[in-house]
Order: sequence, then C-alpha cells, then structure tokens
Amino acid sequence: MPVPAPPTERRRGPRRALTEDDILDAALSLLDEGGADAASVRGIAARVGVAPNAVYTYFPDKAAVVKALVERLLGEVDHDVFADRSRPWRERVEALALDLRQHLSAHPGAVGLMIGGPMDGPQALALNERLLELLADAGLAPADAARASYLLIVYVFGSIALEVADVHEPGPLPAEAQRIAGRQAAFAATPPDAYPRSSAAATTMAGYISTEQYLWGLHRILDGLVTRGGA
Amino acid sequence: MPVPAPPTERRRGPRRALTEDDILDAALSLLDEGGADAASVRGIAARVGVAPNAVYTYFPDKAAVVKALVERLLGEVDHDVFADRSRPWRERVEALALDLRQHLSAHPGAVGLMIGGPMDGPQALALNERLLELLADAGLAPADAARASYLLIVYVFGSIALEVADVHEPGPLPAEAQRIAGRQAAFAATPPDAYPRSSAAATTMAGYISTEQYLWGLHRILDGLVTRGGA
DNA sequence: ACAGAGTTTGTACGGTGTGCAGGAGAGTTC
DNA sequence: GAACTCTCCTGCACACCGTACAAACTCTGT
Repeated sequence: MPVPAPPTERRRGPRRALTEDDILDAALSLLDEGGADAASVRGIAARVGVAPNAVYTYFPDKAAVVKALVERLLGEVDHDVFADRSRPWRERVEALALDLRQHLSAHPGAVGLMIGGPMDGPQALALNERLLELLADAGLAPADAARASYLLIVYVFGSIALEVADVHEPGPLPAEAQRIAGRQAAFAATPPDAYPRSSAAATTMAGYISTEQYLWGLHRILDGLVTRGGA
Repeated sequence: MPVPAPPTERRRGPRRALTEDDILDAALSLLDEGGADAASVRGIAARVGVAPNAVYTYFPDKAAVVKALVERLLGEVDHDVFADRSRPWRERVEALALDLRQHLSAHPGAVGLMIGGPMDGPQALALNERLLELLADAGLAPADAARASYLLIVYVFGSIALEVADVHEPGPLPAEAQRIAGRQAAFAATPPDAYPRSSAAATTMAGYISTEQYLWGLHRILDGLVTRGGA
C-alpha cells in the first residue's frame, strides 16, 4: 500500500450522485443491449439519470470510460483457476483460454473496444504476468515464454474478435448452434465452381465459431510451443 | 464470363462525375492520413468535390463503402506468390502471411474496419480458397485444412489488429524500430515488484510488434499443425 | 421536342462528443 | 453564524456525423 494516508477524506463540494462504477455499469448494459453505438456518453448519462456532461466529472473523456470498462472486464477473469501450479500447465492454459472467451463473448460489444486500444492497464498486465508464470512452469525459457504469451493472447483475442464480427445485430450472442446454422446457410451460397475447396469445406467453416474449433486451434498452438521451445 | 451482354450500355441521365473507385481512393487516403474517424462520408465527398449526399449515388450507405474498401485491400495481395506449387508449402504460407501483414499495416486505419465486419466478400473467399489449396498441398485432410486455415487467419489478423492498436496517433505506422523503442520506454515503467515476470520480459515484450515475433508465432503454429495433423 | 430516368445539390433532422458559464451544495475558516 | 471556496451538476452551444427528402439539372430514347 503506497497510500497509507486518508481513505475517508471527505472532499469539499456536494457529494457525488454517482460512482465511477455506476457509469461503467450503465455503459456495459447499454453495450450489451444495443451494441457499441448504444454506449454513447449521452446514453450513459440518461441511464444513470444525469446530464450528459456530468459524466465528465468522473472520466476525462469517453476514451477513458472505455479504457476503464476494458480493465474491469479483464479483471473479471478468475486468476486462481490457472494459478494453481498443481495442475498440468496445458490444462491451465486451456482453462484460461476458455474463461477469457466466455467472459469476453458475454459482452460482444466490448470486444471491439478492447482490440481498439493498447490494453496496457494493470489488469492486462496481471493477466500477462499469470501467463508468463504458467509458461515458465511449462519449462519455457523467459524469452520464449514472453513470445508464447503474446502468441496466445493474439490467438484468444483474434478468435473472439472474428467471432463477434460475424454477428450482425447488436445484443447478446445467439447460441452457438444457432450461429453455426446461420453460417452454414450463408456458406451454402458459395459458388462451387469458383471456390471449390471453400465450398466443400463449408460445413467445417461454419463451425469456425465453435468452442471445438477454438480448442482445436489452441491445441495446435500448444503443440507448436512444446515441439520447439527454442528460438 | 456469365455476363456476355452489354458492357458499354449507356445509362440515361447525366454522366457520373465519379466512379466507385474514386470514392474508395478518397476514403483510403483519408483513412491513411487521419485514421478511422477521418474517413467520414462528408470528408470523402469533400475530397472528391461533391456534396456529401452524392456519395449515396454510388453506395447505399457508409457500411457499403467500408465493405468495398476492405474487399479492395484484400484484393491487393498477390495470389500468384503463394499459388506456386513448386515451392515448399511452409515457405508459401510464410510469404502469404508476410504479404498480408505488409499490405494491411500499410493502412492502419483500415484494420479496425476489417475485423469489424464479417469479411465474407469474394476476395476474402478467394484468399481462403488459396489457403485451403496450400494446406492441402501440405498434406492436411480437408477438414483439418479448413480448421488450419482459420487458425492462420485468426493469427494474421489478430496480430495486425493488436499491432495497430498500440499506436496512438493516426497516420502511417512509424518504423518498426521506432515503435519498439516507444514500447520499451513504456514497459520500463512497469513496477517490478508487482509484475516481476512482465518487468523482466519487458525487452522481449517491446518486440511483440516486430516481424521477427510475427514469424516466430507463425512458425510455432506451423509446427503445431504438422506434429499432429489429425483431430 | 418531349418525356423520363439518373445525378447532384440544398436543406434539414436527429444523433454524437465535448467546452464554457453559471448555479447549487458542502465543507473550511473566521 | 457568516463568508469563503471548492466541487458537482446543469443548460446551452458548437462542430461534426450519417442520411432522408425534394428540387434542379443533364442526359438518353422516342
């Protein structure tokens, strides 16, 4: 604790009607209901019942709101699950990857905001730290662990980004089976003469958004990491 | 050619002052100069010298402009380079990955637009088709080739997305060395007591955005694909 | 010459993020 | 208790966004 001083120090002026978290709550619910466009400053302010510019008392600008929101979502992942060193490391990576995917795709509108910014907050760093620990446990040298951690992050966020990019309407993601069926219908329109292989692989491609494909890719990456730990 | 009919059929009414390509040119240049926000319908119209709503003669809405622009950029990659079956397949995948990265990061503002939509146009399909061919040449069964193709696409677009997300100002990407130096400076501020591993790996992490790291990750993925081609 | 289709423009509406001036509440100091 | 000061919230305003509508103009087919 680098701040031992006054936690209960009352500020001057009138008490705040809101907290930063109230604003983030409103932003997140708007994001979930209406997509990225719905999470406007005016919308947030209306939801918490203040004038639009009152938001600027809590955050300097809208970018700060989304930054804080991203941090909060990243903080929701349970670090203990994959910090448990008694479990095999592959299992722990898998648990982390699944956890991240579940948490992030629960808020599809927020995914675009994450990959739109640098993702360099404390929670992002903490996550990276855990990943480095985990890969060190796997026997990777520090430099390789760092590279591998980035590779995994790219895979996780890239997967989720492409996944949510495929759904057109805002709101919560439909069930997996439903989305796959929709993609299957879309891929059926692929002209087989122009794209023979794509057309033949349509069924597999429709399943790109499935947990199964997600794990398949993850396993291939983990395989690649162990077959050649060196540079 | 499924359209043998009249290519020179003159429409009624006055001749168009522009072409669709003029609009895409303007959109792309604005995107490159001022980032995603600068590519507004009004900005595009001003650049080509018409009223804002004249754009709607050529495209139904802004989303269609973005979609066409994405398709055009995807069409810029030279398919012949990695369609040459005499070269080893790993080399061809590498060439494709590098080509894509170069083309896409030449227009950083466009990257967000790509992963914001479904990426299901003809050029995207053609790219996928080539990748499937390539992976079939590598000896993968069709279903595995499809999965592997998606894995590679996720990696390529995920990498580039995270890469451009790190640069704050719009405009063309700075040189690689310059960006790495900037990241190094940023990572130096990481508190070593809270994040010991991240702090120790700062130098490696600063290089995340390098071509070297990009290829390292790609090679790990390719290793993972060959060590276990089956499900 | 005329009709009609197609292109462009002016105007306008509702939305966005955000700066500025002023008013109201709550602590601090006399 | 009065005065001061600091903070929060508000109303208003600006510049911008995407885009719908109707009018004006230009060209082609008859």
